[in-house]
Amino acid sequence: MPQLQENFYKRVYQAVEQIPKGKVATYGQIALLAGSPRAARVVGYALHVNPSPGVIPCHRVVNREGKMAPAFAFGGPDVQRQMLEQEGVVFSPDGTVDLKTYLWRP
DNA sequence: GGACTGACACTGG
DNA sequence: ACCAGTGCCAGTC
Repeated sequence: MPQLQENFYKRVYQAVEQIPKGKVATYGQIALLAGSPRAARVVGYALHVNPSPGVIPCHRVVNREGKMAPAFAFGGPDVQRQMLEQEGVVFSPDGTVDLKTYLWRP
């Protein structure tokens, strides 16, 4: 389909918005939904430029291990943990999300 | 149009 | 189990 990469960022945002409350998705998952299974980096960048912090739940996006990004930027990893727990996500003692239970599967 | 950058993913030591 | 290096893709200079 036309102009896929031009809408790639938008696709990423759309995919992230589709993540249901109480679930999380990995960058690779979002990249796959966006149309590029290897563009996990681009997904991260897309969220970095996050134009709508109140619409895009970037805190529901974690890396492949269920860990949060090392350079998380809306207050710190602690804030992200609180937000996810507030949505019903339980964190492991390691500070990671249990993908086995909370990974969003479209 | 070419090169550098970057919120990842995967493999090897 | 952890750290380092490499590869991929789209964006920006």
